[in-house]
Order: sequence, then structure tokens, then C-alpha cells
Amino acid sequence: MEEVDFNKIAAKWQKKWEEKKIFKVKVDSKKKKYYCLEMYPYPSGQGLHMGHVRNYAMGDSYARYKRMRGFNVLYPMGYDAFGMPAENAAIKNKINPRKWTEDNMALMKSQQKLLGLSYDWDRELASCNPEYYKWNQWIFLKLLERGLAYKKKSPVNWCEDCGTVLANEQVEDGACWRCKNPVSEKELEQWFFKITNYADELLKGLDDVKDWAERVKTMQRNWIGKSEGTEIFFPIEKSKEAIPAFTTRPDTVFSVTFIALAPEHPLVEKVTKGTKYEKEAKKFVEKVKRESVIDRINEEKEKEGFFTGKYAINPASGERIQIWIANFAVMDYGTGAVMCDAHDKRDFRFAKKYDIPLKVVIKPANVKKFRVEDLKEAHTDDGIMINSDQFNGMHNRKALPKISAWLVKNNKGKKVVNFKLRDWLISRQRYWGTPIPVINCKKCGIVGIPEKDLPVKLPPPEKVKFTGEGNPLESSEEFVNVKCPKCKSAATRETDTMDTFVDSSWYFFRYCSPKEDKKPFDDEVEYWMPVDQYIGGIEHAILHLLYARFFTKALRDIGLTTVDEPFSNLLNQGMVLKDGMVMSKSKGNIVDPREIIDKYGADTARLFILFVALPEKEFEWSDKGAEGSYRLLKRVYYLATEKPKYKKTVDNKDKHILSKTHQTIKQVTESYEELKPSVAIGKIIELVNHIYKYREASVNKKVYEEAVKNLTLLIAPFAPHLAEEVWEKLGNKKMVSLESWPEYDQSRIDKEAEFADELVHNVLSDVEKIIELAGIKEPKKITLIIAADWKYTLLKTLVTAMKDTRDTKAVIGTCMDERKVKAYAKYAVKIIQALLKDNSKIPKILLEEKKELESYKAAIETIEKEYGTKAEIISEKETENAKAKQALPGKPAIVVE
RNA sequence: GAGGGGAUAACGAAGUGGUCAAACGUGAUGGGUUUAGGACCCAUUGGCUUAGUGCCUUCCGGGGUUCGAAUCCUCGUCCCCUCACCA
Repeated sequence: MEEVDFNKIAAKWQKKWEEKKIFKVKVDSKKKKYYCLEMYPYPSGQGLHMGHVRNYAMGDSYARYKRMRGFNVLYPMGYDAFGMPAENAAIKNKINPRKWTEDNMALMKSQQKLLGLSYDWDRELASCNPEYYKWNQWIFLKLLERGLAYKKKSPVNWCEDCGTVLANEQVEDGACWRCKNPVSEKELEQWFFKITNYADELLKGLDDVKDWAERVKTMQRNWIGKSEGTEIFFPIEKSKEAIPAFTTRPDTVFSVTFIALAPEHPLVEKVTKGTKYEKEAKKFVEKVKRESVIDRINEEKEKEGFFTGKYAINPASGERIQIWIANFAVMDYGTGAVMCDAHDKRDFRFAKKYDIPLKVVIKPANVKKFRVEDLKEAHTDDGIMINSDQFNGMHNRKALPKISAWLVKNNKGKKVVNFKLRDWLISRQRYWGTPIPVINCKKCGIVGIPEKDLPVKLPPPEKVKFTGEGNPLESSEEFVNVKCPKCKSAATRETDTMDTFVDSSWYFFRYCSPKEDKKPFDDEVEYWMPVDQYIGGIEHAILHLLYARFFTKALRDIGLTTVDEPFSNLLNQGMVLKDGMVMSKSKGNIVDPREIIDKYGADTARLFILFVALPEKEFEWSDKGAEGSYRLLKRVYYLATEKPKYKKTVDNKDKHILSKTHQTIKQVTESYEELKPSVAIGKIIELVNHIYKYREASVNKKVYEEAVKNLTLLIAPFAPHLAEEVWEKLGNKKMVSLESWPEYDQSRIDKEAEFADELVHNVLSDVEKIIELAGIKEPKKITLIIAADWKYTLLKTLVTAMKDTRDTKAVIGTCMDERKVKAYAKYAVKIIQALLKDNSKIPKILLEEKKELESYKAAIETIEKEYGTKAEIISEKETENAKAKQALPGKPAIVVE
């Protein structure tokens, strides 16, 4: 086999594709659209890693496939170009962050081009360009108008030494990642998006996106964390105030013997003020607050509490209950106050630890005497209500809504729906992001920048100071000191920038009309959106996908689109491992895609990475495996370029290879549709193996060419460069990328017929033996009862069993679904005709009655039409009778009369 | 604690009721080709066997449903992931 220079081939075709701009698309209402999208990458400076290659190999092959199927395919690429690493490079190495980012993008793009990805590069975007982030600002202002963007005080991770806010990821073991000093929480004014307004819709929408992996949907559901419950008011003793506490288990209200307040709870101070507990309480709160950041990672944190000395009243039982401050209560969830009882594990242990009285209200149904003193652990099972006045004797799950209603009726509580989802904190005290387009005016307050003044551009990096302390934007007086757009008096510009998740929450809309300069995007989105196939890492299962869904709904409400859900199908690709670990620099186990491309070419890299595992699964990288894919490509090249010996005639071998070819088209197409490229490639390899064997002897030219032609088309989405080259060598003028996907011809797929022949042959020889044994000269009548879903091997067994009987009736089983019923009926007819040595006789076919009756109806029609025979459905009982007659318990048999 | 996903031959990995001793690839063994190596080609790769063929034991373990189970149900074991003081 001659050496093929795959890199040369790749370069040749990449150039041709680019020159002819064959992947450029525009709206075409006559064609069906298909929007295939990969999560746009962050240009990190390392260039592409294997994860990227996997992502793009997946997306590109799918985009190419859909294109060949006649879709108008939108397949764009861009860059998530804002973010911390650029700024850190500026701080550490005094590098211009814009240049740093642009260089990285250029590097990344050059590598993407080497892979031969079929993007419409005219739609490329980068979030750090003013033409893009202008619309971040525009959208922000729209959200501000609608009250969906707002400012409020919020605790942030604060490093006193560096004088800056830290992202959660920058807090390592409770200390600043840079200076290693402890991080504290600080209340700062922050910008938020009101994603909670959409909590319910975001939750419901998950039911509409059917083709998302269940685990992703579950993760989002958990994150949104809807729970319906009751907020119960616990009046504070000798006070007019009450403590509201959220619960999903109001049935335990009579059991509540103490309340736990979060340390941050505003009532903590009120309750303890002026008492002897005040000092101690403060100490405790301080301690917990400090720990909250540090111990976040700690798994089994000791539950700690502090008694405030105050009491509240249980609104159900009227009993006095203690008010505690406890570290397990979080201000963030519910009301920040937990009603605690004997039916919760954590509460129970806490009460035991601090010797707080407990009371049970639910007992097991079969226990008479149930006392709290006897319990070692909380009783968390369902049971019968006790100690609960009028609710005694009820099952607790039945009592639950009744108690809730009773509390509401008596103004002791209200029904509430609680979400875990918090509003989205979008402000960052950073330079390299979209400036939040508002001005803080002493007179007018927060004033949005007028639309005509957008974009608010970042000052050039030379004009700001990257010291690593504070927000660099604050160092630019030019940027900060402005006039209020309303009252024209001196004001200051907001220096916070936006979270980069804002950029990525709508970029897929922008791709639809990337040049639009009056709006974020125009009506073309109505043609292209939603994204039909979105591909990216599982790490974005919650945040990015949730934010993007939120943005879509918000943009819809602004009136920019009618789309509700942005991504119809979602594929979360698995990770690429090496030596059982994630590839990373620190572990030193990186396989650079460039090496693979240099050595074997882009097609091999793409093919292997798709072949080695299903896209969702993680897989172990192996160089040897890549060689296998390389071999396959060489074999395909060989098949197409080295002619076999030709002959004029067509024999069974030719028929068989045609059958195999069409079968492969069918299987590969199905596997593509199911997003199983590894299976598709497996089938292609099988075809290649078959063609190899087939061409050992001389072959029919037409048949051979058809096989190779289809093979080339099938492999084109995976190995596009090779396919183009081979396609050209086969004498085609049009590029294979522009060709249509092959259609399979069902009539050519005669595997079933082959099977039938074999079946008939085998049964004949066996039945002949039986007839001989039974001493029958000429069988006169044969009935076939197609009873269940039997396969040939069983049939054989029956035939064998028949050797011991003198009876003369035949019973053959078949199958459940229509296709199989038909197939088996066909064999049955053939067998009987052959046995009777009379092709004119049409046997009667009986089908056993089963639950799946419907699926038989079509089969019966076909049988009747094709064989001119009567097909009947008989009851299972009759089959039983048939079985009984054969004296073969539990197993019917073939009987010849 | 809650939720999700897994376990298939030496390895990776297909296969979700019958054409299943289980695709495909690696690896291994034998043979061919080659000056040698490499590359390439062919065969074998659970066991026992035949001229095709056939039989037996297999898809983490136990039990079940079925004429029939790698596939469905059930109980268990082990592994992975996500969220988690959520009231």
C-alpha cells in the first residue's frame, strides 16, 4: 500500500472549502434549517485540548451529515473572550489583556482550521468586542427598565490584604489564593438579575426539552429546588413579633419544641439585646460567621447552637419553646428560621446534645406505647398522629394538608412556595468584562446610559493600572468621572463589569444575525432558533444552561424573539482521560492534539475520538487506538484508488456486497440520528472489511463502484478530507461535502431472505429425517401455528423432539412485532410448500393471541395479500391444546399429516 | 442524606426480548509478503468438537417473569458523578 500524505490532502481541501465558501449559509425559507452548535470556547492560551477536539469532531460530523441530508445548516463558531485569566496575565506579566486574548483566539482558530471544521466563519464573534458587548449593555438596560436587574447589598468573599472581592473559586481553604490570608465575608452593593422571577417557568420548561439527558434536567431541577410548604408563625413570648419558619412538614408542628435561628437572622440581635446573653450570643455569631466560609468544604460539621434565653409560643400546641441560634440554620433558605422537632434526625441530635425537651407526634401504626424517652434516634417514618389534638389518629400524610389548612385558617401560617434558586449576582469588580452601563448620580441615583451612547467601551489597557488590588477600572479617572445624563451634574460611572456568563447567555442568538447593528439580533432568529443540537461539557449543566434559558425567556418578554427554550437537544460530551485521570498540565498527562494531527492527520484524530466511545461517556486516550483509525483511512483510500479485477457477470458475492452496502447505509444513518457516531463508524469498518474480502476474487465493476461510492459518502462526515480526495479520484466533479446523503434500498437488504433460505434448508433436511423416522410417505396436510416469538434454534429443538413422536402436525413459533411476524410467516410458507413438494398449496397461518394484538393486524393483512392465504388469530388456549396434542409438555412441535 | 449513571470476553467498547458465543477496535497467536525491520494481507482469539455443522459454559451475584433473557422485574455487591447543614 502506497504511503498517503493525509496532511497534504487535508491542506488541499481546507483551502478549497475556504476559497469556495461552501459552508457559508443564509436564511432560505424553502429549506429546512438545522442549527448545530458547540459551546464556544474560552481562548485560554493553551490552544485546543482533546476535549475541544472531541466537541468539534462531534459537532462538525453532525453538521456535515445534516448538510448532506439536505438541511440548511447553521454551524458557527466564536469565542468567550472576557474573563479573569486575561486580567491575571496583565497583573502578573504586564501583558495587554486585549492583545493576549486576541493572540489566543488566533491560535485557537488556526488549530480549528487544521481540523477542517465546517464553520461559517463569516459569523464569528468574540464577546470582548464592543460590537458584541454593546448588546450585553443594551439588554442590561432593558432588564433594568423592567426591574429584572437591580442592586442590593450582598455578602461577598473579601480579602482585606488585597482589598478586593474574590470569586468562590479564588477562595482556597478559606484563604485568598494569592496572598494566603484569611478571607472574610463583607456586605457590598452588587448587581443582580432577577432570575427568581422565572423560577417556575424554568422548572416547567424542563419538561419541554425532551432530548436532554435526565441527569442534566435533574441537576437543574435540584438547583431550582422548588418546594411547596407552609410558613408557620411562632410568636415571641412577651413581644408583638413572631418568627416565621418555613417547613414542608407542617404535620410535625405539634412536636416543635425549639426554634433555630440562622446567625445572620435579624431577630438574633433584637432577641438578645439588653439581656445577659447578648455578649455571648455575639461571640457565637461571629464564630459561626467566620467558620461559614472556611468550613464550607468540611463535610460532617458539628452542629452547634446557642440558647438566646428567650422563648416563643408553639402556635399549635400553645407550649413555650426555646429560641436558639444554630449554625445549621442558613439565612439563604426559607425564612432563616427552622422549626425543630423530634421527627428530624438533625434536630433530634441537636436537642439531645443541648438537652432540649422533645415531643413525638407520629408513632408507628402497630406500636401502642410510643414515648420520646425511649427513642435513641429520630423517628422519621410515616405513621399515626398522636399528641396533636383534633388530628390524633390520622395518618400523618393525610393530616399534613389538614394541619396546614388549619394553620392558615387561624392566621398561624401561610402557604408558600420556596425555591433554592437565588438571584444571579452578575457584578464583578474586574476590568476584563462588559462595563455595566449605568452612572451613579448623587441627585438622580442610578441612571442608565442612554441607548445612543452605547457601547460604554472599556478604557484601553494602557490607561488603567493592573496592580492586583481593587478594580483596575477605578484607576481610570477618565472612565469614572462623568456627567449625569439626566441632570448633567458631576457623577461617577459604575465600575463593576458583568459576569462572563452574561456574554454566553445569548451568543447563540447573535450568530443568527452577527452583523446587525440596531438590535442585539434581528428576525432571522425566528428562522434559525432554537438550536437543534447543542454540544458541550457537562460542567455547564447547571449555570450556563440555566442562565441561557433565563435569558431566552427574558428576551422573549422584551419582545425580541418568540423562542421559549433555546436548545432543543443537548449532548453533554464526556471527558477525555489519560491513565485514568483528567488530562491536565499539573498531572503532566496531556496528549496534545497537534501531535496526533501531525502524525496521522486531522481525519484520524477526528475519527478515532468519535469511534472510541459514545459521546456522553468519558474515555481513556490511547495512541494505539488512534493507529487503528489511521489504518481504516488507509484502507478506504486503498479501496477507492486500487482497482480490483473486474468481471462481467453478477453472482451471489456481488449481490451480497450490495446487500451489505445498503444495510450499512441504513445502520449508519440510524446511528447518526441517534447521535452514536461510534456505532456508525463500527458499521463502516465492517463494510470496509467486507469489501476487502469481496474483492479478493474478481468483482463486477458496477457493483464494486457502487459499494465504494457509498462507503465514501458514509465516511465523509467523519473523515471529510479523505472523502473529498477519494471522491475526486473516483471521478466526481462536485465536492463530496455538497453531495446528498445516500438512500438505502430496502429491497437490496436481503438478509432476511438469506436467513429464510437457510432456515428452509435446515428445516427441510431435519423434517425429512422425521418423516423417514415416522414412516410417512407423502405428507398431505401441514398446519402452521405461529404461536409466540420463537427463533430458529427452538424450532430445531422441536424438530428434534419430533423424532420421538408419530403424530403429524406442525407447530412453529414466531414473534411479536409486525416485521418479524411477516418474516416468519414467509419462512413458514416456504417450508410447508417445500415439505409438500407443491408450491401451489398455500398453508393456513394461525397466530397466537397475545396482548400486542394491534401489531398483528397489519401483519395479517400482508400475509393474506402476499400469500393469498387466511391468517387467523387463535387463543392461547388453542395453542395449549396444540401443545397438549403433541404430548410435548410446555413445548409445541412440528406436526406433519 | 437526596438524586442520577454504571458493571459485557485480555483491554476499550457496541449490543436493551429471538439471525447472540455477543459488532468494532486494540492487544495476543499462527501464516503470507518482504533482504531484514516496519508497513500491509489472511486466519484464529470461551471450551469441546465436525466435511459443512453441532454441543456445552458465559454478559457483577442471587431470585423471578417468559416457550426464550446480556437485554425485563426483584433483592444484593461494587464503582462513578452531581447536589447537599434545604428545615
